[in-house]
Amino acid sequence: MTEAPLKVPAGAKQHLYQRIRDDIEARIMSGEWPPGHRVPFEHELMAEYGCSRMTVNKVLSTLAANGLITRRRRAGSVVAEPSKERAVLEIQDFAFDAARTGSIYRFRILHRAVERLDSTAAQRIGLPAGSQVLSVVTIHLIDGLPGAYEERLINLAAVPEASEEAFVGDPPGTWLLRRVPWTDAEHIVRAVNADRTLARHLHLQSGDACLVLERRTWQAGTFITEARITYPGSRHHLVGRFSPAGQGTPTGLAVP
Amino acid sequence: MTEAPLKVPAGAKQHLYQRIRDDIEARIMSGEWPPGHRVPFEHELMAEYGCSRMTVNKVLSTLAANGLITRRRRAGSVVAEPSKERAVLEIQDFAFDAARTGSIYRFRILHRAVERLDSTAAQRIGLPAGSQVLSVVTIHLIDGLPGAYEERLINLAAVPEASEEAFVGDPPGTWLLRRVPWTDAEHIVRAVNADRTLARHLHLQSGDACLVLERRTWQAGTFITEARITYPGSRHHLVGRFSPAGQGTPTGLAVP
DNA sequence: TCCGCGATTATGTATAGACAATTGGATGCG
DNA sequence: CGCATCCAATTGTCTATACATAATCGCGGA
Repeated sequence: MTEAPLKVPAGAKQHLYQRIRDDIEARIMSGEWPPGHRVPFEHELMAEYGCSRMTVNKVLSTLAANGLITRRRRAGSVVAEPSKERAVLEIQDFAFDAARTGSIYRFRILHRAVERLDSTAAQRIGLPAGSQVLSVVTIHLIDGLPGAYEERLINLAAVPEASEEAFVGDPPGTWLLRRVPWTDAEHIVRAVNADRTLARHLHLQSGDACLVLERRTWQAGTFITEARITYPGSRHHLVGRFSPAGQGTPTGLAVP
Repeated sequence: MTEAPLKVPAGAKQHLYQRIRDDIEARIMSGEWPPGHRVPFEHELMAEYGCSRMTVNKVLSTLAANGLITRRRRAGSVVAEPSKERAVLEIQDFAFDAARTGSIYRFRILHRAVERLDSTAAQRIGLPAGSQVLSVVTIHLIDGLPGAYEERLINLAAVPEASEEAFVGDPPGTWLLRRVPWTDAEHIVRAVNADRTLARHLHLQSGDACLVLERRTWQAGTFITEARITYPGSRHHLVGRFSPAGQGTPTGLAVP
């Protein structure tokens, strides 16, 4: 009972914390411990690995923070939902990304108008039809070349000061992010063929594949903004990196 | 200097850990500490909050794990880049997703062979050229219609039993996931125009936009598998949902 | 001047112990 | 038997300490 851990992968000279975590994760991911299965108590793991409670506590707390297990006082810990693959996509700021790669970033506002929501858009974002929104179309230029075409709607009820903003220094996305932190976001990624308008603005052939990222953000339940950003598929892609059980920083990078 | 923290939000009867974390997060999010700004050293925070090093260490480690700060030995911690939007895409199992929507899922293996890595693939995945891999091409059918075209490489050094697997019950992805839990993954999402082969298999016109998801997974540093899954852009998209503040489990959903 | 190397400093990991908070189960009372 | 109460098990947070590890800084020698 007070035995060494079962699975010690070949080159197991990692840190104790990592080893315990790998063991438990492996058992959960492999299905050996199905959802609902009770994870050993902290004092049991202490005995099994011959370590202090702080160490196993850190492991289990991290697993809980990552959604792999659920913990309850007195009742112990149980395995939560099974292994869905989760990829973290980090969507960078255009200007930041350009600075990082030594490129020059500029943008041009193609259209800017206060409009009223039509019914399809209203349904999509969950506001009443006819609500006032600011509609902004922006083209993002990296070293003078079009890098993305952005169509954005901003809820003027939530961000009234946007109606008087000309977006000369920062593009709408950056401006908004600084003004209104969001608490929830929904993303959709699609592939489309460029139509004539897109092709013209992105310097593509009509029909070329483009990556479309749609993002809708809310703050505490109120809709803030919807952005549809179209990237030339040939020149850009999204990159994500993920370690399932988390402590490993889900680092990532996205060419915006 | 050994003073109480500056910002104590109104009802500050939380735990010390949470209070320190909220303080630092607030200063980062508000821009008071811009990217690159040096976060106080652990011993400085100890003095400021009058607590032990373990407590501030846990705060800073968590912030680092969440990507808010970057830590380096001897140099200290600095505020990481702001305004990265991180979207969590959850990539579901085909069969699971089909069951959820009441569709019938089937798959067909188009190609299956033990091969040796050519140099470009070897470089991409970080194995020596010439390593033995199993190459499998699968077509996924939803209600009889092609839903995705999958090209997969499996590292036979890591999963030798794959060489004798015919994949009759489960498609390669599901089979692998059950056998070998992964600990790291890298994802790339792109848009491409369908070539003739893709068009034929996915019932598309040549040139139609397709969404390509490339995933490479590792377990404890050893490469497991690479999958390139191509979806008809018109019929499928990826959906993600995310709450930024970290602790809250990022939930999401993806139509595979 | 430049390079290598050690000293210093900050973080990374781990220990042992302590007390608080929550809650499932046992106990005892009406 | 039903219900309130107490107890004990388990997790949550924190302290104080120790040693390992990495990296910068500055010193000394070539």
